[in-house]
Amino acid sequence: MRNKYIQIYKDIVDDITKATYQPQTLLPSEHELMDKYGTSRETIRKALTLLAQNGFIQKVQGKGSIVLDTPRFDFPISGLVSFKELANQLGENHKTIVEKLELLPPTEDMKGILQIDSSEEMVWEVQRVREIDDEKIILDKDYIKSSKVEKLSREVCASSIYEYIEGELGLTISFAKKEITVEEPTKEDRNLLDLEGFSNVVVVKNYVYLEDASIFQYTESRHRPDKFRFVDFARRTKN
Amino acid sequence: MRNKYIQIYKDIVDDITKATYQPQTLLPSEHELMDKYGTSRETIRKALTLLAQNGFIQKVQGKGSIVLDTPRFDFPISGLVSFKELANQLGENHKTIVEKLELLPPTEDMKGILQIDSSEEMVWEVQRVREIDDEKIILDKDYIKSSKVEKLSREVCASSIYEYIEGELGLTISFAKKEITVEEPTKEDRNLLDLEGFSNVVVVKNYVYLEDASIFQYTESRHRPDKFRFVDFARRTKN
DNA sequence: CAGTGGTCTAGACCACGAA
DNA sequence: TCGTGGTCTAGACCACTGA
Repeated sequence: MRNKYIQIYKDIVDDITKATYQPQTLLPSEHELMDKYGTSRETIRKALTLLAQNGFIQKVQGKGSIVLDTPRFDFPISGLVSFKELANQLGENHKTIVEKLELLPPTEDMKGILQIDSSEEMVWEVQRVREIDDEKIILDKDYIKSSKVEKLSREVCASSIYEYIEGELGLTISFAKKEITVEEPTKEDRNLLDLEGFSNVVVVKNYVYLEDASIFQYTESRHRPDKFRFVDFARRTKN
Repeated sequence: MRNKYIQIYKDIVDDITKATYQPQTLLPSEHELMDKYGTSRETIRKALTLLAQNGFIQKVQGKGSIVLDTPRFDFPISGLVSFKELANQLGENHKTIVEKLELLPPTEDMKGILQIDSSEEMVWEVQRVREIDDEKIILDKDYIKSSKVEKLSREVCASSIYEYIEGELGLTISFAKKEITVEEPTKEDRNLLDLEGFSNVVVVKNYVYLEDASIFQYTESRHRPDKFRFVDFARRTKN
């Protein structure tokens, strides 16, 4: 069986979420887990390291691994979560309106951001408004390199660009750099969103990279402030 | 030498920041690094895993480890960074004003947040205003369990509570859960901060845990929106 | 095909916590 | 002291990339 440590990881995640292993108690020791899963200690340790990274346990030397009760659900925008997942999690009535879908030559700014050298490369510009409970809450402005994604349709934009890219095109998104600031709404924001009296929008800038470390997309997500929420779990790393 | 893999990690970080290893090029292979550092492959791999987690490299199977140029500096509030580090990074003229320092019985809310059972446990309430370039920008409201920190002085609060706790008291902070939202300013915010015309504050709620997975502090950081910036680096994890 | 990284093993020794 | 997790090793086999 390949990826034994991931199987073990999932198995223990199950046991934690089903409360077979209770919060604030100790997991079985690594030696006991070796016996239980019939594997070597390093493999058990890989599974435990994954659990710790994802906030399920806390390892304490000389003592054991403590099961955490930090509620790990409700991660609306953390990591690489897309709007589709977000909306599903919220379980609310949601809709996506594609305001713009064009293949254009990049501005100088965008050439810098997307690391475009060639004078021929074009950029997909997509603008989508996210509506939740009949209120236009989020404006997503995407810029995608045409060399990575040749075709793009309104249908794909309305459901999920990520599913298309990872499913149909077989590309793998690997990491992202995110920057959150608060700005005054632009005229565009006011036109496209139900901003009512709000005098700020929360801007999430997202630089998205593929497996080979090449940038492939820049997204600017502009949120009405009252509906914005960002959750983060940070573990102190060694030195 | 203990912690060989951390030494190797730091050494390679140096080589990357000094551009000995150039962005977008490949690191030496794991086998070559084994020879260079005279160690086993798993140890090299631990160092490389750390580099990947911290955004310095991207590992690609069958190919090698790509050096990233994602500028990893400018992380104002990411992770567990304290105000002192933030201010130092900004290199600006800054000051901390201790508005409040009291040992009080906890409210019911705070009992829940800090997981207090005993009817005797008290809570330190600290309020500090952060001034940068003569503008009062941030209001930090800390709540600390008296069972973890018995004494606390205005001097400690004015410099760095974390340095006191980790240095003097020998406690180790291990992880934190952070939640970012945008709210309307309270009267308190208006009184203590230079909010001028701003109609929002950015609220960062921080739940801070020690090594043994016990919660020890809750902090609410209230920022003037124009000075707020949060940077995050997210790597997609396996399943 | 050769070279790369990914997984796994069996065993060793060390550092730390609790009794 | 004993049981825990932390580090390290030498070697094996597999999966992927690119020529």
